[in-house]
Amino acid sequence: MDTNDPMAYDIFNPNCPSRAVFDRLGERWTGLVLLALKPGTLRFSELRRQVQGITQKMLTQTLRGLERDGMVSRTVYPTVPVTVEYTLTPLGHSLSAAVDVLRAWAIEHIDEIDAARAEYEQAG
Amino acid sequence: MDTNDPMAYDIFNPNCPSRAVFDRLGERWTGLVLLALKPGTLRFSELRRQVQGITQKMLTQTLRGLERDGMVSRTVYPTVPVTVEYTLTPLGHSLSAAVDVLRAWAIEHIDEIDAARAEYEQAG
DNA sequence: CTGTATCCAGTTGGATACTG
DNA sequence: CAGTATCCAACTGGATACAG
Repeated sequence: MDTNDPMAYDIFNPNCPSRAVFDRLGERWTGLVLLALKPGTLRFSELRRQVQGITQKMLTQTLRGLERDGMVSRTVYPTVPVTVEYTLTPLGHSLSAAVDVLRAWAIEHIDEIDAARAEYEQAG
Repeated sequence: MDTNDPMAYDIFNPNCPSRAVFDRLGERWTGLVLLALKPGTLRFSELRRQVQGITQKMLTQTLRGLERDGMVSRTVYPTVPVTVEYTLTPLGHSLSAAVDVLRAWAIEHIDEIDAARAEYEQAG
């Protein structure tokens, strides 16, 4: 692939780096954690309360992935007990804006989707 | 929830309908199939060739889900052997535009993510 | 060509217990 | 509080065989 040409990136190719990024977004909790951190810094327990339904294990795992990809920064304060804060990096903010487009879309089109499902059941 | 107020929709609530839409997008192949159909109608075998790495089973399953949600319409031509075409509905086109924002983001920020990963490994 | 059906390995993710 | 470690059930998804 000619990596000097942005158009050469092919999201449909499993070996293309852009596909890897796309796959990461497809992980179950990634989008929701990004949206939760969009308004500002949160502690681990606050995140867990915000993203309803996520388990401790999955929250930790998702945060590690986002940290690794440079989306989230993690700060530990040596209080007793320990305090840990998570914040979006500029890169993370940029991505969360794109994810927010999807959230807005979802909310705006709920009714149409519900109608389509009802009709599908009817016909099926 | 007050369904007359769009602001009442809470993507973080597992029982909110907007969350269901968001979850659907998180399924592995949904985004890629939407992007593949964005430029225009494709047959089953063409789709399969385009979305590299998808199996027949997963393509069928993903298309059924999109059809059920009113994103994709399916047309069967009684040729021998049979021909089946898939096209985005207006609703599907609208969603694929939002997904395309993510594709563009992914391609634009690959380098930054790679750099972050390298640094993370270094520190880790 | 466009599916459906079945089997099965691998992964995901929840529950629980424990630690600094 | 913020994790880590372990076990295990459930689901995902690939391979294969078969059908209209």
